[in-house]
Amino acid sequence: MLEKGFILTSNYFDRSDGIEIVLEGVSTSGPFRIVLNQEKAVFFVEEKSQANSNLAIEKKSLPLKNANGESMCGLYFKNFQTAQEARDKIESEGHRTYEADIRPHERFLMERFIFGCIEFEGTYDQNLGLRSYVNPNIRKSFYKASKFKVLSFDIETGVDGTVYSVGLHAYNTDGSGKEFKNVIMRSDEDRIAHDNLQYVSSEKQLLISFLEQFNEIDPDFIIGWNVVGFDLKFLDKRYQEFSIPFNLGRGNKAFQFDDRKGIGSFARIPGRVVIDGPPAMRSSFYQFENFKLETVAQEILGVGKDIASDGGKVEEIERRFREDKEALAHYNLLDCTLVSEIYQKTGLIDLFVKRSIISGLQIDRVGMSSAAFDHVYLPLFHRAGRVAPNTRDLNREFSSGGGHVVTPEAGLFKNVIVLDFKSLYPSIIRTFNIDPLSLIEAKNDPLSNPSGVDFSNSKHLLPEKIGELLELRAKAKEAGDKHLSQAIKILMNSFYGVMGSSRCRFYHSDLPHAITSIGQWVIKTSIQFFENRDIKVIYGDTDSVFVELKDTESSKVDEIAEKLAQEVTDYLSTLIKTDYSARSHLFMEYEKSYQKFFIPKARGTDEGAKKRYVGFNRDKEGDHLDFVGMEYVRSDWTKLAKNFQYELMRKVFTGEDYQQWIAGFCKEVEDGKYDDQLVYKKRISKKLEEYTKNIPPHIRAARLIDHKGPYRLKQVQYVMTRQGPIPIQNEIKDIDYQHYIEKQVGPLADSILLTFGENFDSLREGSQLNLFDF
DNA sequence: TAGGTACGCATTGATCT
DNA sequence: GATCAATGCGTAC
Repeated sequence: MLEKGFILTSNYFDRSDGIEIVLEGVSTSGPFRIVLNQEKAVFFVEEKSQANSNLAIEKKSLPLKNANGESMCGLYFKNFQTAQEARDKIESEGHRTYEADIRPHERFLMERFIFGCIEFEGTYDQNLGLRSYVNPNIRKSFYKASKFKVLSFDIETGVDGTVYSVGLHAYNTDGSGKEFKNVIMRSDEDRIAHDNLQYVSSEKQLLISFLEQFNEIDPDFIIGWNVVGFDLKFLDKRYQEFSIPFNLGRGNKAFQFDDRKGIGSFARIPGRVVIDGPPAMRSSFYQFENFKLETVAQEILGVGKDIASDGGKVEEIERRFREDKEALAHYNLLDCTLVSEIYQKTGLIDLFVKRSIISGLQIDRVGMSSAAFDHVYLPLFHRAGRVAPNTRDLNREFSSGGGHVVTPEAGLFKNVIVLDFKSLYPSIIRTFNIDPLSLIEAKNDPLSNPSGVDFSNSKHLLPEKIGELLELRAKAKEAGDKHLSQAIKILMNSFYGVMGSSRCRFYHSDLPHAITSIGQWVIKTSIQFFENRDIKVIYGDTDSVFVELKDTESSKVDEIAEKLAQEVTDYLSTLIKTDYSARSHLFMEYEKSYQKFFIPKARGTDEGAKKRYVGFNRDKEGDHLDFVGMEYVRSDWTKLAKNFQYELMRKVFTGEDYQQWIAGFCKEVEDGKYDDQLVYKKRISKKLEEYTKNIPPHIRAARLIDHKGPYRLKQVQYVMTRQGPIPIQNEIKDIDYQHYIEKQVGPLADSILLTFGENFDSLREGSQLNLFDF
């Protein structure tokens, strides 16, 4: 029977009789395991090199060439280890190898254009409850996987290093079936189970019960909050302590815990995928003040936990375990369901699945852009008759330029419209055929462009791929599949960065250079277009143009903006056609408009600051302020400063008096009215002892923290006192109010006031004189 | 468990005066 | 004390 399925995990193993590729996932008929043992390891060498092929089981001349046009042969090996040894030997003899760093299972999948989804047919054995196929017929497919079993779990532990309880919440992503909620709680006394709460007599019994229930649920996805670095790691130790095999993998396979110091921990569970909340949300571009469960739950769901994570959490858990086990169970289960609800509300799992289907990478690797580029591009490159180098053989000579940023004038503007190019870099790639193949094929039929580097007019792969992705994205949008649409956008936008990265086997400086310099040409040409028509461009950054309309045009802003965007699009299209004989895929769009718009001066200059502005609109719902690049959106400024900047800008836009207000605000700061808003927060990017060149305030504070634990401190929060920066973990006294006035409030006031010919100091002095009048 | 460059700003600490 | 380059962080795109 033909089955369609989605691959959750894949791997390869070197066995004595050859390579074994294992694919595990879920199909229309449930979980499956596929073993393929007919594959060989392969890499390529130049035919002329006469490279030593002793270790190979086969050497074959192939209709393939490297970038220089030299003919290649393939060397085939029984397993990957042997291939690696052969590669080292050949390279030590002074010959190059090609694509020797691609692992067998990845090559297997990419060469068959398999992107997460397969269809297969064959007979299976029930192997420890798992349907296992050996060498079935397998093909790519477009199976839309949407039903997965998810387990959210969380453990509560005691100060004695044992597990008190474990909570489980299981559900299906399509909402089908009944959800499962349970807490397994240790108790010395005889207690009667009820309502999602079950008692066991010992920690050992707890561990056994958890494993039983885990296998009963048989989840595809395991989710939780810091579930890898804490829960799984902790459990791994406890199972070892009791000599119970911690076999979380499908078909009773062992779970592997990979703890790399300074990088983090990773969990490999055959046939299942662990998606840990904080890193998963970060990689999906969510931003929060911090990634504590209660903070994220509050932001996403509007609800909190029942024990705050700061202040006495450990003691409260101890107390509940001693005195009120039901309350502890409630807390334990709430953590599980909160995590589930965050995943359900955000659709995080669906996004990861879609990213896997689009990039071809396994779910826990979807963030690896250079691997995604390989998966998408390499098979096409082969079919165009080329082989690619090993990643490590590349050296990056120099870095290329980036986007163009206009130096703006500082000040207040009215009726500002924002126009930007839709996916600028992908459109440039598509318009001028920029990709690795067309670079090496350029001399035969060159297509020129404003960058000065030519690309082939007829031989290229990425432009078509982008065309395909755009078409798919349009369909996804039409179908309301926003995760698929987002997944496509992420992949398309990664192409430029990857080609400019030394980690990419296709890197060549001409590629990023061509893309960014054409980008500069596009934006500068657009600005010129406006200026030639006496339309005032006040700012622009990489792919955007900010235009100030005349007062007389304020009633039909949208209409004018749409028209201008279309005019630029048409103008560029004609220009590209006449000057370069190419078809433009560049589209300028009307993004948004602001009734009022402010650009501050760059500190210590009279020029406007780049990458910093505030837009203002008033509608029937109220006033809206958009802060870009300003301290208001920076996580390393205090709440005090942010609130001050917001309120001052609001007053500037609405025409309210702010002079008296500023003086009053400073007085209130000194009076201690804002003592709860004085905390600085900054990341720590190195080990504390590695700060030697100079010691910034946040590091001074961090060094005062009594930090224990296996991981280094990643963030510090501190308050400035008269004794210097003090971490919030320590006692805060002697707050340095002068510091906050001079270093937080003052500079922000000035960055706005100086634009209007006023300044903070004289304003304060003036008001203080006024105070003496009373 | 490696996509890119451009930019602003606070602070430090060496150097000049 | 004033000046300035280097360092470090966070952000825009």
